[in-house]
Amino acid sequence: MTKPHAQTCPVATFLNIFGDAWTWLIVREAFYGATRFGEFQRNTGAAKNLLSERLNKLVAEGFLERKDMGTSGPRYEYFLTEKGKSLIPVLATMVQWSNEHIHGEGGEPVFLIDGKHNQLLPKIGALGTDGREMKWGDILVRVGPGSNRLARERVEASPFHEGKKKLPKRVQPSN
Amino acid sequence: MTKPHAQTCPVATFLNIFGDAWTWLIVREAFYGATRFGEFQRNTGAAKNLLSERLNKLVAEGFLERKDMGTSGPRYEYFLTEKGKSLIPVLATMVQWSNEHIHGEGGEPVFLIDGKHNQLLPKIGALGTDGREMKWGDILVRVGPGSNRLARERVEASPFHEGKKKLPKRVQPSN
DNA sequence: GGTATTTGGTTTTATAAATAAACCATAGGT
DNA sequence: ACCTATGGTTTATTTATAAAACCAAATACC
Repeated sequence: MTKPHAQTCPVATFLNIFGDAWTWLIVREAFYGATRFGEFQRNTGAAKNLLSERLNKLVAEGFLERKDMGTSGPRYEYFLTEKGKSLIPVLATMVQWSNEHIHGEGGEPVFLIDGKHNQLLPKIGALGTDGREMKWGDILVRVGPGSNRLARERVEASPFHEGKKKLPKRVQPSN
Repeated sequence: MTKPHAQTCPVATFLNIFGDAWTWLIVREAFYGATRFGEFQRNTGAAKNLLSERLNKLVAEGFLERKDMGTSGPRYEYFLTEKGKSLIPVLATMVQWSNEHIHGEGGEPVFLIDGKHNQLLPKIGALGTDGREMKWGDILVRVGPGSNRLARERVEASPFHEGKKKLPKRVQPSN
């Protein structure tokens, strides 16, 4: 993707920052505790120029903070900011999805753990206002205040717009 | 990223499929109810060859199903499979994160709605076994059965490995 | 005190991917 | 019979990515 998407959709704006695999590997490393250039490089396998550029981008956007550690030892270290830490739910959901749907039970490379209770982290999911898990079709979309005309039309045309009570025939799921 | 990551980490394997912005825009469209080639093209803005390739990939990997709709009207339609629908938590988490951290309150382009109760979908988050929200530092990692030697060493070296009770000085968060 | 090594990059070059445009085949309409 | 819409594929051009070489500062080694 050459230039960022001009769409106002939250998915598109998200992808303008995080629609890139290297960026996520760097974020993963930061969550694993990496702070130094060399650590990121070894553990992600990214080329140095690419890593340099991505780190700078993450710093510029406020996800990482670069600290000069002075004259002795390593010169710079990169730390997650609060904004960076806010990515935890996204990253954790990815990991759980991957464990379940790519690796499968018994093949998980790594588990996420509730550190306080030393147990597997419960599955992250979309819960309704009644606390029950939402399935496909239960989640609808509503136009928000940041929408422009084009986006509003698109959302309103969706069979999952909250105005629509049931799906039109043509997009009825097949199974 | 030229070739897929050989790493066994669930983040890396996830990114081998979904570390690409176009793929997500297509998935978004599928969730919005798009089924036809032209719809995907108009709504994502992707070039036709790129769209064709990505759709084929999503079909090949079992996220979409391509149906021949017969001789009259549109010839093919693409539907989400169960595996495709399983992406809902990942996509929904992205949308909520984007709304909160990119667009901000009052700037949300679109909201996700609990359709049964016609209310905003509660925030998706990592809850501990006690039902309380996990923060950064509460979530640890444990080596799983699908790990190889390299991956195990990496995970065990992490300050967030469950064996470590507290973080070493050097990676102590700065604030 | 000179040489090598580590860290953290930047620059250059080669390769891969994305975009745009042209082309094509089928079906349906006029 | 011709025109249009759909759903693509192929080709050429532009752009981004990746690998490798290079560079500079600070230690560390001898």
